[in-house]
Amino acid sequence: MTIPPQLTAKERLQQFLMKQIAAGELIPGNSLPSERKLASDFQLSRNSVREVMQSLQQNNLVETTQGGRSRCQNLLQPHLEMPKSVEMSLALQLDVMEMRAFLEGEAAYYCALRATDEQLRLLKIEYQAMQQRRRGQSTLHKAKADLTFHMMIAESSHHLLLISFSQLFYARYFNAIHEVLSTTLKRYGRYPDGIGRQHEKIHKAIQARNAEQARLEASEHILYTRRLLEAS
Amino acid sequence: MTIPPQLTAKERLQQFLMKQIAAGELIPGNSLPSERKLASDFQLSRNSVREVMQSLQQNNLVETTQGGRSRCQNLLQPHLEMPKSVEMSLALQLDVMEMRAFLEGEAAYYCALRATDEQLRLLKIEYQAMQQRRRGQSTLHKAKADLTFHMMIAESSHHLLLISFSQLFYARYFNAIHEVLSTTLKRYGRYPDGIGRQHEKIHKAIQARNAEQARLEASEHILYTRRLLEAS
DNA sequence: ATCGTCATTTGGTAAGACCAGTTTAAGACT
DNA sequence: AGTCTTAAACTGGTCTTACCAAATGACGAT
Repeated sequence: MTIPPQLTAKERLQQFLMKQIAAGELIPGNSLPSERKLASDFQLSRNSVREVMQSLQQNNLVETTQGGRSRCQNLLQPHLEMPKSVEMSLALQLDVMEMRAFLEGEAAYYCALRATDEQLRLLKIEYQAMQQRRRGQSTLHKAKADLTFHMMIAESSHHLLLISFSQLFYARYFNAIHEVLSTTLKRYGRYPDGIGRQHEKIHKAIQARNAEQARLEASEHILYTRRLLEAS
Repeated sequence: MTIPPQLTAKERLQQFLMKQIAAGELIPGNSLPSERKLASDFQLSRNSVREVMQSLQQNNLVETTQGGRSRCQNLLQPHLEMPKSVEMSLALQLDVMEMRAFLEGEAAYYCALRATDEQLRLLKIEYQAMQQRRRGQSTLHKAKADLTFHMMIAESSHHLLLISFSQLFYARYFNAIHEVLSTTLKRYGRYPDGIGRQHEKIHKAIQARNAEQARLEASEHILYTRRLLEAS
């Protein structure tokens, strides 16, 4: 029986960081621990840590700038370009919402399944703050807060591809989502009551770690908004 | 008119090494200047040099081992696998020789065109030493000396792909070449006179920097040997 | 020509220092 | 409460010196 050779500290650091990335623990756009901290944690010199970081950079996993913090890259970014020139027809807006139903359903499912206790705690705080802030906010602010909440769920899902795709998807279609909200507000004169309650249901299912329920509520939430839009 | 930004010393080192490789100045298998020497030459710290070297390693241009010297890699090595299992028939041996005629013709051409004075000087020394050594040598030694001479020509051609391909080609087909020589010696009882003179003609054309003539002589040399083999 | 030994050279890593760029915290102001 | 300015702190980039482990080369003996 062959015994795998002992890894050097550099190899262990490389493996650790790559595993963190693969496990969705390091969110694209977020910073990594500093070189000095990793050096201390792994009993390495900063130069050795830098060599590992450079390797990750060259594999497009990480980007660094002098003085700024090293950041995790979105792995899909170089390979997936959302279509730009297509006009935002109603049909396309409905398509976007169907995609959201899928994305946010899955995000809620995995968030309920995998989020750490700390992540759930932060999610609760964000949800409560969002409730407080809802009064008196513009449409744009409401759309942004909504998106922040859903991105936070995605980022707590520990699902690398889900997180990566969601980031690109929302970066591209945020305007479409904002338009949908504006259209809905214009038609009903106010935020439809159902939506507030739906957010609450999603949040409750996640906090209760009920994965199937969270998926259902999140998906239903978007599909409900889709029906409102279709009826316009 | 846009002025290209000033390169950092690290970028200059990287560019310098990559240009050396591309220009066939760094022969696959040969060592690179040491880290300490490059650091001194480019006014960089060894750590900065190491970062550049690591980048080249990761791009499969260079390989290093502790204590050993950094070496240039054969760029074709990972992409080109000579067929292994095919039996060395006479037909294949003739094919190998036709390939040699092309390779060594081109190598002689570019060597005559591009070899530095120093390279020509070393080539003359090797040729003269080869003449001296020819007496009393075994077939294997003669085949090796012949190969060394032709590889030296290739390595002085400053043609990266020619050098790379020649290395892989000869590593693979050395036995076939050796067999050809054995067969020829067996048939004629001795090295055919023409071959010695042909080497001389090749060498003279190269030293005279007559590229077209060098190509002709080198190609003819192999085709002549091919005819001898075919007549077996 | 080959082998063993030893000195030298080489790559690998560590520790500390300094520089340049970015980020954050604190205080003032509105 | 929000914004702006400034200074401190933190970060990445590079350097210097030192030491360790592995490979290479020179030299002498056989």
